[in-house]
Amino acid sequence: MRIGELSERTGTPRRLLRYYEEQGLIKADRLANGYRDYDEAYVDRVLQIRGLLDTGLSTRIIKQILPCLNKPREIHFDEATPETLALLASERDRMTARIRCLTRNRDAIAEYLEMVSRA
Amino acid sequence: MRIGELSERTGTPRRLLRYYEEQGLIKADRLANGYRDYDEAYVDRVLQIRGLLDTGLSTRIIKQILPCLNKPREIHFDEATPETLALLASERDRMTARIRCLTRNRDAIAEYLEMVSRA
DNA sequence: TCAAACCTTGACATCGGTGTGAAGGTCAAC
DNA sequence: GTTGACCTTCACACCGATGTCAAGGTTTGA
Ligand SMILES: [Zn+2]
Ligand SMILES: [Zn+2]
Ligand SMILES: [Zn+2]
Ligand SMILES: [Zn+2]
Repeated sequence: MRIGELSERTGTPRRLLRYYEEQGLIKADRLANGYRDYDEAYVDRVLQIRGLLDTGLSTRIIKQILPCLNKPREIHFDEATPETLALLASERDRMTARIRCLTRNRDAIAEYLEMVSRA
Repeated sequence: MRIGELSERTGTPRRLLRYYEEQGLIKADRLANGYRDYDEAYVDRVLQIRGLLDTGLSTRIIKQILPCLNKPREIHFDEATPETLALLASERDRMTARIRCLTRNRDAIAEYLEMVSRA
């Protein structure tokens, strides 16, 4: 699929798809005429990237953790350096903190809304 | 407490404390000489703001939801307009989506790290 | 009295994610 | 052939969060 369809199916401006590629998050094949050519799997992948960006992760971090997210059941030895593993552990902990913060505050909002709806 | 102590106790640059005030997230009393004077409770409040910012919420949204987070057990009638309630519900749902995304991806990272540590 | 450590406001810069548009190539339909 | 819809790269702009610095006032202590 070309960039237009991927853009449409993910709700992502073409500009950003090119930006994510520039940042190394996605990689497109090229057709004979130079057009980008995306595999079907990129729909999910782009949505995943968008979701992670929305939760506060940077493209730099996403780039580092993405390979492990996609195929978590196999070790990527090229990335299994102590530094990368430390980064992954640190990111895992930061995400846990984010989840706690989000959950607590979302529950407070929900509680407030319920109270208002009862009044 | 003055801005320096609040900065130190929350790990937040003074610059940002003034910025949060400018955005209406916090409000400081003033001493006779013009210095900002913060109540003890601002330590938690600033940490809460920082946490929410880290999870991808903007200062504008945080400003809207903060009053309901702090005293969720009472209705703030001045803010209980249909628009504000709709925003709160929408934000609650977005936060739920963020939590799901973060949880799924964090679990994948954790799973990967466990596998590596076993190998 | 002077220095150091605070504080003030204001301006300007940086950085990442994003918007927008120019200038031009490709392709399908008419 | 021409038109319109797609694609390319490139550049410039914008916005929110943050860094940095200047110029100056206040307080505390040598
Ligand atoms: Zn990996
Ligand atoms: Zn929090
Ligand atoms: Zn409220
Ligand atoms: Zn996700």
